[in-house]
Amino acid sequence: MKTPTITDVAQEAGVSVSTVSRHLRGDRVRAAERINSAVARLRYRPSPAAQSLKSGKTGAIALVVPDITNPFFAAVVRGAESITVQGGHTIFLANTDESDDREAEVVEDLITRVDGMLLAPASENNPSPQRLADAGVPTVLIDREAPSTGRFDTVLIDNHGGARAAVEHLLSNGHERIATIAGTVDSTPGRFRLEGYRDALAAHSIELPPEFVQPGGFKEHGGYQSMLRLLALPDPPTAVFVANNTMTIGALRAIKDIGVRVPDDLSVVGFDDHPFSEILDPPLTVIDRPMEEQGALAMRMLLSRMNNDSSRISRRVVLDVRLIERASCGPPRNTPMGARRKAARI
Amino acid sequence: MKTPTITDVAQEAGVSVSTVSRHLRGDRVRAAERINSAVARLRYRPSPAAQSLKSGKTGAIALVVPDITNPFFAAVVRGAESITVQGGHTIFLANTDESDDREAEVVEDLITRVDGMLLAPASENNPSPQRLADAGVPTVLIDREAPSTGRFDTVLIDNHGGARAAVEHLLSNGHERIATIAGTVDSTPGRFRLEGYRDALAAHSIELPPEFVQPGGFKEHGGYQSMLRLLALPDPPTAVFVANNTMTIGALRAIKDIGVRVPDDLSVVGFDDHPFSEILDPPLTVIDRPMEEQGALAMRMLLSRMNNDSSRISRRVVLDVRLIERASCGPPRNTPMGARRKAARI
DNA sequence: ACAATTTCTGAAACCGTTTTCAGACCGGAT
DNA sequence: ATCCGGTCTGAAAACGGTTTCAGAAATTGT
Repeated sequence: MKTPTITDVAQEAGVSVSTVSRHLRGDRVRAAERINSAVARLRYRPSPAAQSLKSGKTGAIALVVPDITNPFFAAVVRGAESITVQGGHTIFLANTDESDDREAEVVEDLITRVDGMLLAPASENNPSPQRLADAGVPTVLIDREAPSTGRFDTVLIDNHGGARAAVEHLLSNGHERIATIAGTVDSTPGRFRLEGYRDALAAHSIELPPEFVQPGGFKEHGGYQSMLRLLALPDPPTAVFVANNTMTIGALRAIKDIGVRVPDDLSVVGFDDHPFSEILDPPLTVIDRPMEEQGALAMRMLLSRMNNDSSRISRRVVLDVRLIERASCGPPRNTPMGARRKAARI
Repeated sequence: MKTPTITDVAQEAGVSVSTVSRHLRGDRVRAAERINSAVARLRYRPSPAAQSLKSGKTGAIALVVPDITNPFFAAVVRGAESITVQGGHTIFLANTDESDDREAEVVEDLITRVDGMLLAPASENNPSPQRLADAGVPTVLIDREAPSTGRFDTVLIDNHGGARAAVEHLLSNGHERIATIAGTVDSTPGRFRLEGYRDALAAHSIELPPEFVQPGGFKEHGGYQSMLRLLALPDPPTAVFVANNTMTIGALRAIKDIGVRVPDDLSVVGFDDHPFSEILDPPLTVIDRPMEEQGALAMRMLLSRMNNDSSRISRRVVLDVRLIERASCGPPRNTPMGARRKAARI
């Protein structure tokens, strides 16, 4: 019932605690056999509390994400966790609910309990990374940067390129009236995906009314409302690029409610793939990225940063994305501009 | 740079460490003001390691799930986490990949680091719960029982009733040739959902060939293969009950590949709702359950178990499920039995 | 102003490890 | 038999808090 301590083991094996400790750390020791059997008999496990008090290391790593319910972050957690298995670290997980305040609390609590942290900040002007740097906690940022507070190790994806590829794909299908449902602009993915969208259009000298950029806040409800507004426009778009997975669900729900047909009436490209994307009708064309790999890589970087003393210069790695072409995009139709283009082609 | 200790604070405030400690724990103390400002100036945070070494409490709770990537478990984590926020506990998260061996390792590691554990065991004949009981760690089981090892606090859902409701719904649509894609039978949900399916059919004196129960192992790939096999049967079912969310994705993919139409050629009911279910074509009829609530309730039970000394008798709570009727079910057609039933009705 | 209470305080012990240090033990060489 | 170098060992001192205990200071009553 009572947990055995190293003293119990020492007594049982007839040696001193120091000897037991040394044996457990790997030193050669005469009583090795007796100690082993004492450990087994008592089912002794060293107390992590005592160990970390002595060593200053906790053996734990924190993983702080905005929303574990988002499949992307779930995948990141999984990827990070798979790496940690070998390293002998355990993972603290915390949700911030996309709130800077909540994140500050959570980070403050975790800061004393871990040797390192993987953090996907709620927003870009967020004090947490700076706080971690001050406290000397090795940190790797995931998916979102902290430009306001110096440089950190960061694992990003090519948001700009992905958005651009999505829009190029729509352009190559003959669309010009391309709208976007954008995420929160004070987050890295939101900002760059919007820029990618704009740059792609600019490269083709296409100018569009400001209503063609709808704020969706990265939430399903925002995606729903935004799509409703787009479809209610007097001169609606023929194609939409939706900047993340949850907004896409909302957008598709709006499309279904209104009765618009995809891709006949409207072409759609989403960001982030999902097992469901393939079985939608029509299957959804998306920008895909290596999600688990993003988590795994971040964890590897953190581990190496925790070993090699932290003096190294910070690394910023950007993972490639790719377009998965399915059936949610086709040529424009039933709109003045689409018709005009079509006519021009004949 | 160096983390301040309570001694530093004492020095800074001109009192003894005991006084600082007492003040921090809430005692009335004369130097309260000076201590507060010293704490603020130094940004002092007590060391959790030292605290738990002294108190024997860790302030942490473990949450062990088979697959964080499954939306159900993600929701459970979120629900549990939301409760924990007030309680001042932090969460250790671990994935077992549905493996008993991995679970044993993980539990063994966590057992010394936490005050309590929320566990969704990989299988029913799994030694972990027993191990936790032996070690005196308060434990609440989620979604899966451990019948082999005495009784534990457990938060289940009405798997049997849910499966039965699904099948009854199909029966009431006129189906008789109802198949199921079942999960692993050595897990609680797998077992009870299969029983519910069987009991519903038995209640209507319907006997079906054994191939109508296909093992899908709770995995997407298993769902895909199972559906393929069902559709290849010489006399295929007119309706299928799929016993969990991931298998449903696989099953729908198979349906799409083959070109079968839902619900015209085949009716489908899934288990567990998902935002995507509503935007499928047709929208999917499912058995829904309160997922976050399941996690939150488990956490509440754990916390109360950790406070009230653990002598209380164990509780086993079963949450209700409900059928969400969408458009993936209709009357049978194009099959001998379906035709016969139809004829009989006229 | 003094004794009897009550409230606050600091020194010290303790939680379970790791690590330093001095000394015990071992085998081999003289 | 003695001495030497090298291994192995146990006692003790940390690590950073909390808690007990005895005594000092403050408060109260007369």
